[in-house]
Amino acid sequence: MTYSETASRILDSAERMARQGGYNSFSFREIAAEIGIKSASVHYHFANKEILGAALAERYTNRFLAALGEPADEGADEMLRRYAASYRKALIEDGQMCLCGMFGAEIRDLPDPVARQTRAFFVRNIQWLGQIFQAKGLGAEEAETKAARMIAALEGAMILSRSLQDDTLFDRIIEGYS
Amino acid sequence: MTYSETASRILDSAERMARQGGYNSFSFREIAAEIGIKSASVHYHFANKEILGAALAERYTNRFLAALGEPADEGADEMLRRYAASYRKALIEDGQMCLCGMFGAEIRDLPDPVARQTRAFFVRNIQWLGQIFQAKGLGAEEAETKAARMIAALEGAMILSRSLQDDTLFDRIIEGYS
DNA sequence: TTTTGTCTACCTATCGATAGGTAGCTATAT
DNA sequence: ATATAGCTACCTATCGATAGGTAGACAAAA
Repeated sequence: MTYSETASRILDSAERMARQGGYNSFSFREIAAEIGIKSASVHYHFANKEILGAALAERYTNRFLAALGEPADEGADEMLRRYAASYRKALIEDGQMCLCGMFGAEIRDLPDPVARQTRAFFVRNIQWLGQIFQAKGLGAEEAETKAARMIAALEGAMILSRSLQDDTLFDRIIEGYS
Repeated sequence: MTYSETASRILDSAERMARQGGYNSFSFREIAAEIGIKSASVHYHFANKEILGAALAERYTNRFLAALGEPADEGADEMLRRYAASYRKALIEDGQMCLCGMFGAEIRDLPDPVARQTRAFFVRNIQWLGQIFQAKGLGAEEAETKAARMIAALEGAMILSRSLQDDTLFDRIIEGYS
C-alpha cells in the first residue's frame, strides 16, 4: 500500500497519538488540526476510524519488519540484538510505545479490522524471530515459543520502563536477550 | 480506604471496562447504566474521572498484593509460582488484563493522580518480588532487576496471549519463571 | 469533463461535569 | 414529643465540549 503525502501525514499524526494513549486517544479533529486541514478532509482519505486504525497497524507492521531486514542477512545473535534495539530506539529515542503493543492490550475493544492487523503484527514478528531461533538450532515449536517470549519481554519492558520513567530499566530487563 | 456498597459496585464496573480497553473505555454514563443509577450519582461517589481512576488503581494494587500475602510466608519458589499464577488467573479465568498494565501503557496520557497510583503498583510489586529474589540469595540491585524482568514478562505474556487468542501461549512464555 | 482534494456546514451521540432538588435517616435542642 | 438541622444517596435537567460521520459546493488538475 502506498499513500499520498496528505494520507501519510494523517497516519504520522494518528500513529504518534495512538502510541501515546491507544486507539481512543486519536481523533479526526485532532489529526486535522495538527496537519492543517479539516476533519472532513481526513474522512476523504480514510473513510472511518476503523479503516484508519487498520491502516495504522498495517503500515506500522510493514515498516517495523522492513527496518529489521531479512532474518538471515547476518549472524543470528546480531539479528537478536538488532531486534531488541528497534524496541529500545522506539522507547528511548522516539519516546513512544509499540503501536501494536498498545492495540494488543485493548484488542477486545477494537473494531475487527484493527484487531486483525494487530494480530498480524505479532504473527509476523513471531515468524521473523522464530527463523532466527531456528537458525540457532532450535526446533520449530521451541523457536516459536522463544520468539513469543522475547517479544513479550520487550513489550513488558517498555511498559515498566515507561511507567517508572526509568530508561535504564529497559536495558536491565532486556539484558541477556541482546 | 473502605467503600460503600454503591461505590464498590461503581469500582467493580469501571475496573472491568478499564481492564478491557484502558482509561478511555469507561464512562460515568456506562457505569451508571450498568449498576442501575444515574451518571450524576456516580459523580456523588467519585467527584471526577481522575479521582475514580486513581481509586481504581489504588484498590487494584491493594487487592493484588493482599491476595499474594506476605513475601516470606512460604518457600521462595512457591512464592514465585504463586505470583505468576495470579496473572494467569486474571487472564485465563477472569478473561481480563492487568489494570495497571493497561494504565502503564498509556501513562503519558493519564491524569497525574492516576499515573501516580499506576507507578505505585509497579514499585510495590517490584519490592514484593525483590524480597523473594533476595531470599534466594541475590543482592538488592540484582533482585530488583529480576523482579522487574519477571513483571515485564508477565505483562507482555498477557498482551501476546490475548492478542493471539491463545491461552496456552501465556503458559509457554512464562515457563521457567514459575 | 471527470477526478481529486479540500472546504463549509451540519448532524447525532456521547463525554465529563454541574446545578438544584428530594426523600429519608439521624442527632440535637427545645 | 417535636421541631430544626444536617447528612446520605439519589434524582432531573442541563451545560459546553468533543466524538465520528455526512452532504454538497467548489477549485484545480488530468
